[in-house]
Amino acid sequence: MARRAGVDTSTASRALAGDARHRMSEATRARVLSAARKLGYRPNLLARALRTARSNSLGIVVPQLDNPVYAQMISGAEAAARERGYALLIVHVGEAESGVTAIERLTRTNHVDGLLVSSFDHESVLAPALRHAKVPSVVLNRRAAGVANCVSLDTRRAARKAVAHLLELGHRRIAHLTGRPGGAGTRDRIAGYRGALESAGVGFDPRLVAAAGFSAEGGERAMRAVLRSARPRPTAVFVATLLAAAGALKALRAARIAVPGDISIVTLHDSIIAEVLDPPMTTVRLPTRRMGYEAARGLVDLIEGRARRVARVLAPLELVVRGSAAPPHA
Amino acid sequence: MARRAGVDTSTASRALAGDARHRMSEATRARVLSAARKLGYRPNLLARALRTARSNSLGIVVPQLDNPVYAQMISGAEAAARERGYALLIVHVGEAESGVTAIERLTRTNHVDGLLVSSFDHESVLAPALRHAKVPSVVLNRRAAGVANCVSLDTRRAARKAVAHLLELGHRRIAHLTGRPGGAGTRDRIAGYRGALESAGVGFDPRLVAAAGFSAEGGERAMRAVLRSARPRPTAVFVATLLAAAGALKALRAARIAVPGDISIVTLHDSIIAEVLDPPMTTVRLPTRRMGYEAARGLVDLIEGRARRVARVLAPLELVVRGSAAPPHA
DNA sequence: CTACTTTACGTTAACGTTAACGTCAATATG
DNA sequence: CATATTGACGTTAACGTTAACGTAAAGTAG
Repeated sequence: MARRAGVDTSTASRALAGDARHRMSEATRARVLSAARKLGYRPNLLARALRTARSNSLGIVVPQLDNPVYAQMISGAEAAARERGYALLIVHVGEAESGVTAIERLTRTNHVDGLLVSSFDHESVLAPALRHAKVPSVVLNRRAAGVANCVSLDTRRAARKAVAHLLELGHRRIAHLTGRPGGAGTRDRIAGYRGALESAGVGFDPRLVAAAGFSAEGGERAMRAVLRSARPRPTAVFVATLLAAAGALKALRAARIAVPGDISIVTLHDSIIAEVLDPPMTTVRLPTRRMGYEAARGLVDLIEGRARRVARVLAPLELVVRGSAAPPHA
Repeated sequence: MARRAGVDTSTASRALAGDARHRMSEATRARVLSAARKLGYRPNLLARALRTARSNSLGIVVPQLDNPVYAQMISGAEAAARERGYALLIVHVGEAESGVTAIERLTRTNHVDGLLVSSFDHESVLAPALRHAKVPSVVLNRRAAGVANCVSLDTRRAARKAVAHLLELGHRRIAHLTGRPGGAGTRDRIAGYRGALESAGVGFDPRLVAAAGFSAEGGERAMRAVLRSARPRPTAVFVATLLAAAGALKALRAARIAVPGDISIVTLHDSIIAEVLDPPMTTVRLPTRRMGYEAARGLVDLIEGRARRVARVLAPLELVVRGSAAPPHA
């Protein structure tokens, strides 16, 4: 016990707490602090956690690590957690583990003080698991029934912005390659797409919408399907994600359709990949990193009782104009 | 204390340890185990950690999260850690924090049992920090003086393989855009490049080598520099990383040089990005995820005394032939 | 059948921290 | 001046776990 060296016993705890609830003389406090500094004292977080039943750690559950979207989320969450003095335990649930067992493990065994969840598991199984955990949780970008706390991106407005850009360029026949059928994001994207079309007086044609998933292969397949079945051929496509857009690009190139000459593309979720594509991709940049940051910040607020609820939809969406969208042929 | 319900006191600890060093009757062991199962007993890792001075957690220090290389490494390390019953604490050191303070924090405050380190910090500062930490550590892909335990990729052989592919296609004048000048990876890449050239009887021309860093911009700049100064113009380029190769591609496109028609490109580090480029990039795939996996596994072996040293160079390098390299013009 | 060994498990203490309580002296109140 | 009040800090116990020690019962040897 490093403290004894300089001064007395566990009065040190009070001094180091710094809290105003403990009244004590400035003199002893100063003595303790200087001794602590001199001895290089570091509190043992394990012991503190055991005593206070608070581990000062957060758990984050993500379905993938090597997808830039999740990497950015984690990066933001890690920054916020560190700023507030929390460690971040990352669990990556793939085939090996379900989000539910990950939540169990984090709370029961690792004693995290709060959970950030962005698993693909279905809401109906996730929501009860989160309620059953006795720690607060914030869900990332999955607004859903039974989920109290959530930080999301305004996918609907992002979709609207992307499609509005195509409309402003003069496109009228705009296809949409969306994500997983039935997903919450898919609903939002379609709503934004449809809203933008309708407020420009363009009718909604369900044959121009295809599910692409989030992979390049999915985008390629969906693009081929649209080319095959949509008559007349669209002059522009709004694609759900960058990877899928890259796939769509491939399909168009294979069909000898020039981008943006014959068909324009706009997509969501900016990343370095957008810049290295040919042509560089016009995208709507979403504040993914900030979503992670705000979610972790909100979670800490919940844990420390500064907030009762976290429900934010992050707005600043920026259209990044590169080379994949241009006015349609005259 | 859940155990009392079914049986006696801390004999349970012995039963649950399962260790053969504790001799006890099968009957009581079975009774304890079944009671534990019935009550859903989960050991409190914090209390155990405090008592045993072992936290069953590893720390990993990485310079970036949104680079696919690090994401893959972390993904592998997480898998190995989980298999062995360890949690993984990820610290991402950017501008805000140096790797040294991260190491300090992980060991002194979070009491991790071992460290995985892949920071950009200079070896001369990192090695003493690791020695000073009293827990074992494994360095990822930074073989360096003073570093005892390391798992790396065989960058030299990978470079050799990439260049050999170009030589086999018939190229003789091959440029090399490498990483940070002075880096260990840079040395290995140049050695492999030079080795391949020399065993094909092609002379090494330092004017064909340029430092590109690891970014797309760096690759673009380096490619332009080579095009400007190398006479006669090379017919192929070997680039250190995928992002830099994408940049080089951009520079070539801007100069109206066809790939692979006029200049071929081969690079290292496969990822989804390679597939979505135009043309899709021929790369040498490195076992990055496995590097993370093996490093974490080796670290646990060090911690648990099953190994005294971890020093592996991972070999399985696979040439992934896509469309960016072809025979030179006749 | 006594004396020593082994087996099986209960008891105790400790890991480092902090909440709760206790004590003593200084100050305030009548 | 006696008593009540407060401020400052020491003492104690507890968080849940396990290593070390203790002890009773069963087994073994002479």
